[in-house]
Amino acid sequence: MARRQARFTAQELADDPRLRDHSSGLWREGLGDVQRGLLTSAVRCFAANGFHATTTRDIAEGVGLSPAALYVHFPSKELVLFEIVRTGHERVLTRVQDPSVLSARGDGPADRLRAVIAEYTAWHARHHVAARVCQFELRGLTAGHYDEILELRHRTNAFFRDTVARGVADGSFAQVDVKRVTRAMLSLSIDLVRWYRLGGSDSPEELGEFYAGLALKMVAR
Amino acid sequence: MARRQARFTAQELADDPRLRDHSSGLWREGLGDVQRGLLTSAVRCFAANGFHATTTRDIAEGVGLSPAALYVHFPSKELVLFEIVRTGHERVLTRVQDPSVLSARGDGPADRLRAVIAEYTAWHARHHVAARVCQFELRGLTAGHYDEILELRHRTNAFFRDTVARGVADGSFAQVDVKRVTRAMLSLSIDLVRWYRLGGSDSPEELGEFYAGLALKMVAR
DNA sequence: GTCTATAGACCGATAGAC
DNA sequence: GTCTATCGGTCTATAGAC
Repeated sequence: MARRQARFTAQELADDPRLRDHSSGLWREGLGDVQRGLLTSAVRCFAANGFHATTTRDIAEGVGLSPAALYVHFPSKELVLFEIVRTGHERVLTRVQDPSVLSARGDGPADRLRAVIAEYTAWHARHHVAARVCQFELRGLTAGHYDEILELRHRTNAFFRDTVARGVADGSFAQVDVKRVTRAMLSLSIDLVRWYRLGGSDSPEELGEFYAGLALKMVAR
Repeated sequence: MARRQARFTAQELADDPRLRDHSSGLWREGLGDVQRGLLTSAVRCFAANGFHATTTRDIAEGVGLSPAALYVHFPSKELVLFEIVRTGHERVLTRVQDPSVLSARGDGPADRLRAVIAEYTAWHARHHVAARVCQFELRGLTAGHYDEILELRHRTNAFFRDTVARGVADGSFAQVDVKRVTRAMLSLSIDLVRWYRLGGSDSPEELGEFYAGLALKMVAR
């Protein structure tokens, strides 16, 4: 008995309502249909079973191909993971920095904080399966790819810290510990990928509003 | 090239300050010294590389034994993981339900909420390496063992929900959504195992107090 | 209780036909 | 671009000596 026990086949994963999210529309421009299909299949497999417990056969079966076909579209299993993780990190960072998101509710620090936390939270909920891979499968990356992702994460964290710091500086917020409070806000949005399911009592947007409200309570004067 | 790239040897892991925590004193009574040593080594390996990327050789090397020696002390690699995860879940649940913890600051709902959140948070910080395994390696368990752990988690969640609900019922807290708010509080304590390190700017107790304060802000009238 | 050696099974990636 | 077949390597777990 030399291997894994609690695995799920690609077919089971495709039918599992707990693995339903909006990630199939996430991938970069310029990728072919087969590549996108493989990424979507890989996301489900990695999220359900983990990177190391997922085989190239599992991923390929999810789109009805043989294991060898994967290597026509991606040079390695690790690069499938990297493509998923990089795309996810880039997409969410672009989204929260989008001017239309940033200023949707006004230009005061509280408006901005509310907007970016609601957006960041809703994004993780909408894409909770892909986001789970982005948050919890980074150990499958090579050292070089891991460093690239870390850079994106640092930029994201700095953006949120700055948003909090501005409200503290101009007196809109209380004199909180910016680093600690920002980390707590991001923890809420990140941890939801562990338990969130689409089709439950909270829509991504409702949860975003709720967590934005909690974030404002954390900095209330 | 049929295997992993970014792994760390047991010796590297033993010297890594990011993997220093208080888990070596965590194990059940009745276990021998070698068993405890193997569990401590396994915790470091699982936390750093993940369950599936960790080999029985890695675990055994951490205590200077050959790979075969592990099977004298544990019947399988999965049961090493189960012992770690079950012990962690039992220990933290026992701790937050301890009467001396519960009533340390008084018997009002706010006192109790502050006490249990501070304790739950500090426990996860003190044992952040083992806690990472408890939170993020559940997929390595067999279906039966996974269900046992889920039962412990449900009891823990119910305990915290009840603590919040009492304060809402007697008017100590605002009329919040108990389920959502409780989940947010636990998310803070759980997500810290992703980034927390001992020896940094926050001690486990300081972080516990800080998160207890945030929890009270979430339910403030 | 520890070791060396290895059985038995599986996986990532490649070769080569079509 | 997809397939079948398979290589080379690695893993969990066991056998058997000490």
